[in-house]
Amino acid sequence: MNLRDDNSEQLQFSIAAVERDTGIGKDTLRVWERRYGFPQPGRDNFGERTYPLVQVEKLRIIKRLLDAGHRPGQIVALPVEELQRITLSLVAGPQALPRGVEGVDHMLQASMTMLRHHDIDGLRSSLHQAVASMGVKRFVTELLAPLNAMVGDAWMRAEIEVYEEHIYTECVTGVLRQAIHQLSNHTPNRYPRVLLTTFPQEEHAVGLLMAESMLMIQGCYCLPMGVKTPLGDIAKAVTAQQADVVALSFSVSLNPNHVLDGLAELRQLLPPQVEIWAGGRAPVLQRRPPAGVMVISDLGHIETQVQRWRSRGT
Amino acid sequence: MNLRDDNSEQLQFSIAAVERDTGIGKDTLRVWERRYGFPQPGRDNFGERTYPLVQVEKLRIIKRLLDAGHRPGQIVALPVEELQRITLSLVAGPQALPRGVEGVDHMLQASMTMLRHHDIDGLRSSLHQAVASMGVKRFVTELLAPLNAMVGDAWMRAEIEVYEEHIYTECVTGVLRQAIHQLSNHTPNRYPRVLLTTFPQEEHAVGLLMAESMLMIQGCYCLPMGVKTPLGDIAKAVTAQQADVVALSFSVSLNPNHVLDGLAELRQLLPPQVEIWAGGRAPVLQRRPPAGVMVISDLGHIETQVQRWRSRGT
DNA sequence: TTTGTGATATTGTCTACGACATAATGCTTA
DNA sequence: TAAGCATTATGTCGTAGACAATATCACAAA
Repeated sequence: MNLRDDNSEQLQFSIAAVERDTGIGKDTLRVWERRYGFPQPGRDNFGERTYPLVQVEKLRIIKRLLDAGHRPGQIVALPVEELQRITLSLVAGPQALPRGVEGVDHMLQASMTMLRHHDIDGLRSSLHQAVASMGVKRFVTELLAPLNAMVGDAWMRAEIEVYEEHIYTECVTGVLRQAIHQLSNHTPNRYPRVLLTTFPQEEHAVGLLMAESMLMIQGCYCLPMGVKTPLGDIAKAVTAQQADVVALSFSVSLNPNHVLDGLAELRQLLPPQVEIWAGGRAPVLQRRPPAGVMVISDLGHIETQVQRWRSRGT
Repeated sequence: MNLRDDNSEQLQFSIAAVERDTGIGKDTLRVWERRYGFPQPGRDNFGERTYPLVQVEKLRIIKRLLDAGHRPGQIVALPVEELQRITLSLVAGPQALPRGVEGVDHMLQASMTMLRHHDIDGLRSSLHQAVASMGVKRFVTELLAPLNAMVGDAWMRAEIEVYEEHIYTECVTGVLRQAIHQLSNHTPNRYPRVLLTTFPQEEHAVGLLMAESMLMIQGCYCLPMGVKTPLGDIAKAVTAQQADVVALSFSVSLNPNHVLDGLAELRQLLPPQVEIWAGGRAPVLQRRPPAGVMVISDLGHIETQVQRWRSRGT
């Protein structure tokens, strides 16, 4: 179905192709057209929408602004130039990061430069070396966390491409996996037993890996389960594996209500003595911390939480 | 956005939740209801469909049978027992795997047993040991590929839970990453330069990792980009990184039209001298191999393809 | 028996627009 | 300033009909 119209010969895309490329649902695309007058696709011989490439690109910009907190009614009808202006002014402000440990600052800049110049091998080996010289803990908290923030901001401002972000993520994943592997610890009966995963809407795994490495340092037993585990299955796994803690990671762009409702629901599914630790950059965690859940705002706090768990009367 | 009804608390699912859990589109769900009388969801106070858990489970079985080649009209209206009968008769047949190297057969069984008994540590260390003793190439082709098939079949027959599959995947991922890391090769100017990723609909990364390890053995230069890369960004990355080959992995459950459309589109986006290698268990690749794409039906063939690429006149 | 051709049936996805629950925002009042 | 209420904004779901792309089957010809 719709073969001829979603290729580059005419640079025309079918509505399904646009949904795939932008992440904006078909229903939404049609309703925007009706309400805001954009996008305004042409029609093929069968009366079906055909989106020119320009409009798809504009939709991508819009999607980014939505993730950054803008609302459709404000921006969908705007011309591209205006959108780009907004995009630039977005994060340009504070640049929150550096209470700079000196060498780290330089390394952050160097990493960004290598990423922009597509020097993946350089980036990878420099990260590996950083793990070796700084130790995993400092590597994660002092280098990787701020670096992720920088890449996230750059992405917001459309300074890096999607594919560059993919490459970066893959590179970091590899380094972290390797670090975790080297931390492996075969002492029997390590506690707490921590199950790591994300909600079904959340695809980002890097936060999970950072948490896992921090937990491994503390000598916890880790049960990584990858991303997107249905709530019921988290509960089943907790029972089967006798986990003490469920650690969840939430990235910025998650729908706040999905997060809160999911956490409330999971809390009900789990036995009360099993703790839920929620981390990540999702703003809602700070704003309305949900009941029965430990919010971990900073990777460094994992250490504190583990100590608290161990010293509590069980 | 229908949150409360998409879990097990009420055992009722919204149409969006069903789409997410089964992979069957909303349109399709509605049209099946109209045509075949199944599913037959109830309605909530707002007139919206609510699918009871039983029907969702039946839909999952149906989805599996569709992936196996059955047609909706034949099976959607059938009672569950009948579907299960068909399911069982499905995979029971050929069991393609064993031209059994002796020890491997035993190891397959042992791995399945450990998985079923939730002995993750045992599974992980036994896999690590297998890599060491068999070498990466034999490990991937002789052990991991059939093991994946067995787990996939068990999944088909609903013999393992979602969370068990997550745990298995995570475990295999870790082992493969470690193997790949050990294969790393800093010789400059390795060829071909292979970009590895999947289409936006495809989330499974294990196939990609298996391919990457096979390519590393051959001394190729690998550019892993994780999963779900938009087509346009694949093309951009190819240009930026001067890749010679794009390697893609497709799992069973992918929509055949998406696969074919996507491959055709990608073919047009890429310069003609850049090859596309498509692998994985998606049936459509065998049935209707698309033009301008190398279909790699077996991991072992990667070796052949690399040799072909190297010996071609460029 | 095998291969090719055409008619027929099947199936997923598109079209249209209205409806409405759930945010987010603005306005009022204590 | 903060809290409560009214209003707008927004995504998703509802209906049903249409049709291209594919699969299937019957039948003719080599």
